[in-house]
Amino acid sequence: MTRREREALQRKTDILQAAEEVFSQKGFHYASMEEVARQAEFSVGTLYNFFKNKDELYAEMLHWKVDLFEPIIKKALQTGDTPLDRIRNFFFTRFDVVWDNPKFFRIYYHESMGTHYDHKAGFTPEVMKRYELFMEHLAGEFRAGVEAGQFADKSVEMMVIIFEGALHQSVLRLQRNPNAKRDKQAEKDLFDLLLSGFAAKPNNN
Amino acid sequence: MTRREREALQRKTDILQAAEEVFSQKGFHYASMEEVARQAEFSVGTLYNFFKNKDELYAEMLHWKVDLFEPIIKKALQTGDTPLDRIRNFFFTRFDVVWDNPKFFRIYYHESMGTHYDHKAGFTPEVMKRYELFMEHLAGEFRAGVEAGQFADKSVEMMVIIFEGALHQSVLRLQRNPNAKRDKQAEKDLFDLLLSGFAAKPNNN
Amino acid sequence: MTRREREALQRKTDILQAAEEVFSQKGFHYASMEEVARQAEFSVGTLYNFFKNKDELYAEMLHWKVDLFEPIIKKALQTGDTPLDRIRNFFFTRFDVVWDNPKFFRIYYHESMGTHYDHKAGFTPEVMKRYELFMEHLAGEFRAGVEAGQFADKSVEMMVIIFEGALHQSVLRLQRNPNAKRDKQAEKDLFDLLLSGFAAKPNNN
Amino acid sequence: MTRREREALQRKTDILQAAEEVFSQKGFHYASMEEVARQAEFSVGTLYNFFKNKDELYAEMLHWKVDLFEPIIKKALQTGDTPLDRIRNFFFTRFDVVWDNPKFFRIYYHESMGTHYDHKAGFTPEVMKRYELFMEHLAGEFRAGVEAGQFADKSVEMMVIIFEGALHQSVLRLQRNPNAKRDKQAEKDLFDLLLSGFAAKPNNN
DNA sequence: AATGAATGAGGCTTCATTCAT
DNA sequence: CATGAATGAAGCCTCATTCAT
Repeated sequence: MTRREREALQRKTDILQAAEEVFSQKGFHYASMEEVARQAEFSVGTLYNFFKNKDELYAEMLHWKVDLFEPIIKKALQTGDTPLDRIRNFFFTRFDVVWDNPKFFRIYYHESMGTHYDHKAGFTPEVMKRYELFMEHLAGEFRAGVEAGQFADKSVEMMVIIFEGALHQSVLRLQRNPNAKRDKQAEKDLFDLLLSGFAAKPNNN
Repeated sequence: MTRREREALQRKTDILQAAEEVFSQKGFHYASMEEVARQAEFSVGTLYNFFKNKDELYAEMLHWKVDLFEPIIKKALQTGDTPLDRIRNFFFTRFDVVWDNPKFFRIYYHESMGTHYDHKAGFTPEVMKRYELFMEHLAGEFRAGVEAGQFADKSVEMMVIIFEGALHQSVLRLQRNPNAKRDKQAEKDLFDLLLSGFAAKPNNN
Repeated sequence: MTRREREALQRKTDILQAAEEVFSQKGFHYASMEEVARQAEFSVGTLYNFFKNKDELYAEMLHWKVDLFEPIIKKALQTGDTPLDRIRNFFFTRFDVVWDNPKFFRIYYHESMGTHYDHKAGFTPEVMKRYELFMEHLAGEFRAGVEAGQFADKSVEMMVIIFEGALHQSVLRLQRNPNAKRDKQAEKDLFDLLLSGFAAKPNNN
Repeated sequence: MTRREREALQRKTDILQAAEEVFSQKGFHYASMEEVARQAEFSVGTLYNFFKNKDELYAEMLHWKVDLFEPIIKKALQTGDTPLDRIRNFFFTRFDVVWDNPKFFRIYYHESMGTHYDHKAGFTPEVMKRYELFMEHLAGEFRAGVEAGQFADKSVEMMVIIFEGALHQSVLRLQRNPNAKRDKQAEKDLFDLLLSGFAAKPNNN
């Protein structure tokens, strides 16, 4: 990569960062290109040298971030000796990633959890597909865990739903409280509860 | 209530219904007042006789629907002999309500799950407060269940998170698939899995 | 037509008139919608209640004017006892129409004589087709004149070209001189010259 | 001229050629400097080293082409033994020039026939003056022809109008049909008809 | 109360032009 | 001279809101 190309990439990244900042604060519709430009310390026109329009800037910003996280959480799902270990790893790494990128995950949840009204901006089908694939990998681990006797012989799809739901729900909880501090013990408790279930254990005589 | 008042209320409800229809299809920002007016078979001006502005129309529509559901799910959480029964009731009733109002819940999840960018439209703090209260009631039932020996002696806050998360996540799954049909067995399996947990049961030989 | 419809039509016509004024002075590209709105004593938004966009406003304005002229010159081409009479009538009526609508014909010649770069604004193919049809009617009259022995037995297509060319050229000449006054004698001379040709008549001593 | 100067001139000519290409395809307003630069295989900045701005580039391109044609058609108007011969020569040479430069004449007619809305770009008054002068030369030839008994003793200004009008009109006709092929016989017929006029000749018994 | 035309602020986008390298 | 990224003024268009009827 030439120096010129490197610099251009740097500028593009600067704009993406500014976009993340502004979009995460105001949301897509209440953020203006002028605001993103100001945040990036560029003029509006410059944004259009890098991105075709607002929708595309938004979409590229989302992809850029997703691409940063994907390898991290992918690796986490592959690290550990047993399926349970890998899933545990994955679970806590998901929290790591969220806490490392609080701004982005304000947007992420708005986009991925809510239904998609807008077919121009927002996650592309391609990104959604990648998420689905991820969920299948996760399901695969659960399945392996079932076979290994670590997990109960129940629907792995349901496990994925509960697992993801619990994760998202707790992140949403934290996001609603701007003063929330990370509580790793709570994360562990959550994971344990997922494993053990709500029900009181039988005969603990 | 006079005839005049009754008619006015009817017209207002007609507009709210139209708003639900249009907002759920297009989302707040891509829906126009003109579109809502057309759907309601009124003119734009009339909308402004009933609602101060678009934000307020949106907010009132959300409240109107929430007010419809609240007694239903509130009652469900009070119906049953044991905490577990009441929670089970509550769980399935939540699904009932979602399946009875698919349009609204497209919006609901967009609003409640995503973070709130917009302080004008969307759920008001008051509605959020009511939701929180509800969760506390739910937590209360879990607590009662713990004391009654039905639930494990673990954090009831975590149980609420897992419970709500699983519910939301499964609804989101269904919403992403427009051809999805309701599967009550799956709902039951989900509930059972919440109770029993993912982990394989220790050798109960 | 209801009163409301009549008034709407009036307003639309007012806007078209303003558009004619502004476009004829500045040309399509140097005229702004804001300027047309000001001329029409409306706000910009109102223009868009009547016309989808700038291109369409321009096109509709052209059509509106063309539709006003067409019956006049069509009738002229049908008035007179012989083909020569009718063509003479047509010729002078064309001048009448131009002198009655100097503003519009600044645009008209820009659009119709120049080549069309812009496929959105400008004369639509439909209007061009109508012009072509008109030229065929004119050719028909020439043909009739040939058969009647009034015109030389030469290519009527060429006659049409010379006829139209002479007309356009003299109008352009006049348009270039903003102080030009109409000179009906010159128009007659021009017509006579078209009939008699440039060449000296053979010695009819 | 030094090598440096020669090279500079060459580059300037390259840009003018590119400008002709692009402007003739898209028209002044729909062509961008970036497009001209790409066509010229230079960067935009370089264009501004040679031309002050877009308007001037356009004007210089027009002048450059006009300067190329002028000597050719000037010479044609001076070649021939009689006024009629010279005018005939001129007439056909005008067609030669048009057929040799179809691209340019798309612009030429748009600029010269239409009225000038734009006082920055387009033909400068100076070029228009030169055109007028040319028409006066032509008129002079007609006058000489009248005196020589070759032309009828009628207004030479009218003859010029008809002559130029016929020429322009037939070129426009051809430009509207992109598949048109040159038809020299038609050109001759046109010229003959100009001379003889439309009217049937009186009894040549 | 209902209407719907008029309003105009606000946002997106383009592109001629500049200037540091 | 050549480059091409940066600039920002300018223009089109939308749509929530108002108000005279």
